[in-house]
Amino acid sequence: MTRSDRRSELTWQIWPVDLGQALVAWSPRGLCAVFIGDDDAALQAELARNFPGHALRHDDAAQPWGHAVRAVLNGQVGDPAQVRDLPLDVSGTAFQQSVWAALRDIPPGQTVSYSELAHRVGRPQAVRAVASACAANVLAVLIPCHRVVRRDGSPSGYRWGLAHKQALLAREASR
DNA sequence: AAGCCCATCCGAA
DNA sequence: TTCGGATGGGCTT
Repeated sequence: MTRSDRRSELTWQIWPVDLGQALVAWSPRGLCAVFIGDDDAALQAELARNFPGHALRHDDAAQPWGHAVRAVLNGQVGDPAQVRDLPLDVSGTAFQQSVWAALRDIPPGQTVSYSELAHRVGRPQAVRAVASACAANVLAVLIPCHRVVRRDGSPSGYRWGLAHKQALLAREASR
């Protein structure tokens, strides 16, 4: 994992959400990770695996963005602009950042192919690289990589399980 | 510096 | 329907 890291301390909470359990982690600068799953211990392990060398602290205190993030995870936010106001702190290459930024412009209920996304980022040839960047996303739902599917419509893959991806798409399609 | 992996896509058979 | 080639970025060695 590439990092221009200052090994800052990360704080985390686990919430029950519609899809199961969500682990949310943040630094002083903003949200660093949103993982979804079923098993709390597994989520904690995933966090440790993704942020080696960081001190990790559990803290259940309410956060200023808590309500908004919960609403996004539960599919109650339809406007990408609202999600855009959340403080994020994700590290990645310039290419990854540009892909993630483009993802955040896709509204719920819409899907996009990997090649279309490549065009939007100005690298029409870099289709597979775009897929890699999607796969490297650590902010589930907040950065909506689940809205990217193959050109023929098949769902492709999802870091947190294809079932979750399809559940998210089904939820957003009906509105 | 080189090789390997990959959540792609398209055309040919 | 399967198959293989082109393809770019990221990670490991």
